[in-house]
Amino acid sequence: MSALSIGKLANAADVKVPTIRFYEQIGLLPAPDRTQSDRRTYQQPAVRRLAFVKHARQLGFGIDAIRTLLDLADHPERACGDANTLAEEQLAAVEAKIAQLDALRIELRRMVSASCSGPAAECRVIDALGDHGQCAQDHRAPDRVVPV
Amino acid sequence: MSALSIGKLANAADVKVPTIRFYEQIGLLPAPDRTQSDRRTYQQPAVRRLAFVKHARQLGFGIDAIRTLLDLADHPERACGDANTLAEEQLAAVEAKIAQLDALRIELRRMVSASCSGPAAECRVIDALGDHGQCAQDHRAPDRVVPV
DNA sequence: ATGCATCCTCTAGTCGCTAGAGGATCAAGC
DNA sequence: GCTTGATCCTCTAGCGACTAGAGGATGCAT
Repeated sequence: MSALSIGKLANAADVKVPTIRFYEQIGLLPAPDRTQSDRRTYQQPAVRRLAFVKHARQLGFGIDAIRTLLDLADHPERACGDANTLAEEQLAAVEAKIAQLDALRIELRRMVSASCSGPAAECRVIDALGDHGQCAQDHRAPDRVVPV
Repeated sequence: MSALSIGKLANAADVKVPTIRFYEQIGLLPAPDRTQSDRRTYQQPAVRRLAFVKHARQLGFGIDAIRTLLDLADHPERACGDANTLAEEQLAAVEAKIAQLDALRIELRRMVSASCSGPAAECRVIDALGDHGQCAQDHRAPDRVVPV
C-alpha cells in the first residue's frame, strides 16, 4: 500500500533523488527492495530515516557522525553518551566558526565602509588586501578556510 | 640577488609549497622563471602577490573573485567598482552564514542542554534529530550546508 | 501507439587544496 | 670527492557531500 518510489521518497523528505542514491551508496541508508524492473521501492520508515539524516546534515553533522547517530537511533537500549558527545563537538565547531566569521565580518565591513569610487590605485579594498598589517583583528582561519 | 626558491617563497608568505604550485596551475599566479634544472625562481614581488592571495582567501573570497581582485591590483588606473562589489557580496555572504550558524547554535544548545545519561530511547539529541517540529528556529541551510 | 516523466547505472565535475609516488638535484658536512 | 638529507620536479588521486550529465530502460496517461 505505502510503497514509495525514489521520487516520492525524495518529495516526502525534501531531498533530491540523486542524494538518496548517494546515501545508499555510502551505506547511510539501507538498500531498499526492488521491483521486477529494478526500481527501488521504499516503505514508510524510510521517510523518517531520511528526514533524520537531512535534519542532522542541516545542523552540520558530518556523514560519519550521522552514521553513529543513526546507529543509536536504531538501538534505543544503548546509552546515548556518544550522541551527547557528538552534539557537543558539533556545537563547539559551530561556535568556533561563528567566532571566525565574526572576525571576517568586521574586517570586510571596514573595507566596504570606505567605499571608494576612484581608480583601483586608491581602492580601500585592494589596499587592505595587499597589506595585512591594516587588519585590526585576527581573522586567520584556524584549520580550513571558510567556503562562504 | 633576491631570487627565491619555491620553499623560500612559501615560507615568506606562510603558504604551503604545493599550494603555490596549485595557484600557478590554475593561473592565479604567473609561471615564474626556472633554473637550468627546472626549479622555479621567484622575485620579490611574488611575495606580495602571494600574500595578497592568502589574505583574500582568509577573508573567504573564492578563486574567481581573487582573480578579479588581482587584476584590479595589477591595473591601478582602472575604476575599482568591481572590488567594492565583490567585497560587499562577500560581506553579505559572511553575514548570511553567520545568521545560519547562529540558528544552528541555538538548536544545538537546546539539544545539548538537556544532556541525558540514560538509554538512547530517551535521548534528547536523537529525539530532536528525528523530529524537526521541535525546532524553535528555522535553521535550514539556504544553499549549501555548513561544512563545519 | 505515442510521448513524456521517471527510473536505472556509471562517470566526471565541483572547491581548494593535500598527500603520495617516483625520481632529480642541491647544499652541507666529512 | 662522497654521502646524506633536504628540497625540488611532475603526475595522479583523494577529501566531503554531493551534483550533473550520458545513455538507456521503464511506467503511465492519452
